[in-house]
Amino acid sequence: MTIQEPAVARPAGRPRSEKAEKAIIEATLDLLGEGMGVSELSIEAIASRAGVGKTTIYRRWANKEDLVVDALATLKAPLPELSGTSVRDDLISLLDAMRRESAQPRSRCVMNIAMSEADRYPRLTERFVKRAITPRREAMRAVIERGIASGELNPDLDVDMGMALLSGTMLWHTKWAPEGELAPDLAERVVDVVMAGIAPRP
Amino acid sequence: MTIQEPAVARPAGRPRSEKAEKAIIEATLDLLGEGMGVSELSIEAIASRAGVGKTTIYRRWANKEDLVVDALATLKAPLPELSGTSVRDDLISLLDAMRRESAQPRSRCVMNIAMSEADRYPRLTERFVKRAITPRREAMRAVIERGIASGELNPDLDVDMGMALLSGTMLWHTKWAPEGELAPDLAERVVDVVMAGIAPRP
DNA sequence: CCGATACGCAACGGTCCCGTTTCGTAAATA
DNA sequence: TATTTACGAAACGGGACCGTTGCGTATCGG
Repeated sequence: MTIQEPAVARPAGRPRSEKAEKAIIEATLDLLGEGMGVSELSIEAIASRAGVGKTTIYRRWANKEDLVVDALATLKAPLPELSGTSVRDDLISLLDAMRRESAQPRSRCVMNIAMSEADRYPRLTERFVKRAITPRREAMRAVIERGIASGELNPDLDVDMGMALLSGTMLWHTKWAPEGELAPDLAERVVDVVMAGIAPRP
Repeated sequence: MTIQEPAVARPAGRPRSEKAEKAIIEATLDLLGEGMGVSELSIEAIASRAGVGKTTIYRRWANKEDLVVDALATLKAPLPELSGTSVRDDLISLLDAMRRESAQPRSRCVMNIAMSEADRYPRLTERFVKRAITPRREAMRAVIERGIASGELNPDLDVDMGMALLSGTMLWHTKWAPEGELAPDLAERVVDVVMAGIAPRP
């Protein structure tokens, strides 16, 4: 008996290039980030951009959708750390993370895909939602529920409605903002007006 | 001098078929409504669906974008009549119109196009915004300003922020609602919670 | 060194769509 | 009737990608 091989015995032959794999995924994200829709994305364009043969792509992914799913999965989703001092501060942190992400072309286009190509690519959307949307949704839900329990929020508030108010308002700004960046204090202003409401405070 | 011809003298030859024109536009809207993006929309598919030769399309429109622009322009935008009794009622009317439109596949897909293909088709988006978005935006703006003036809304309210709150919350619901229809009283609930805010009322 | 596998590259046949042209027919005016 | 234009259908040459294959080279284990 000799020294153990690594847990998984490497098959004979030249190993696959990790560099090529990364280049392919980077090229995919680049093209998507430049505003290309999934349906317009071509394997040949990805291969060309990545400096790679088509063979190298087809050897790893069976179809375009699988590739895009893997590419989107590499977009890390580091949720902002929440201070936990006040519900208002935590909500501002969550919304400000949305604002910062909306400035990155890659995140922007991914959001577009998730929102408008959901019908055509259900698997893709499902995986993206599970990875990127759900954690944020649950984080916000936890903060709101904490606020209700602590008396910082209205005890009669419907949690889903509260999430729609906060997230929807931010989404609206990212979509229809006049071309430029969003105001740095946007998250704070949104949270304050959502909490106070638009009716006059007596 | 003889009897006057119709104001515009009809040129000799067979006149263009209005029926074909309508069929082409209907086919275009159908295909878009079935979830097809503008870039995937092909003239051949439109011609086939409309039961028309490609020639008949190219004779009328120079390119796909012109056709889509004309097709979208036929989607009427009848703003809801506002009772004017209270700002709350008028806001509910406006938001409920959004809810009803979001149930129509054609309107849904048009919204998708406007939101996610805006970069690729600026002319199309510009015209669509001018025709469909701006009138609604201005109607809501007028209601909010009236509310501020009458004391029904907070005098310190930023009008654009108020519009983002109301429209964004509705948009969020239409996008992420669990597959089915939206609750019939959604508009009313949204307006009430936006007005009251989510903080506890003392 | 040898066999095995991956690599980039180029070429393949096939499909879809492009925008144009041709053809025989239909519908209007003069 | 003669002329003019529009119509649907079909075919064209051309381009973009598809997914596959063959080629010569590179890189691994044995």
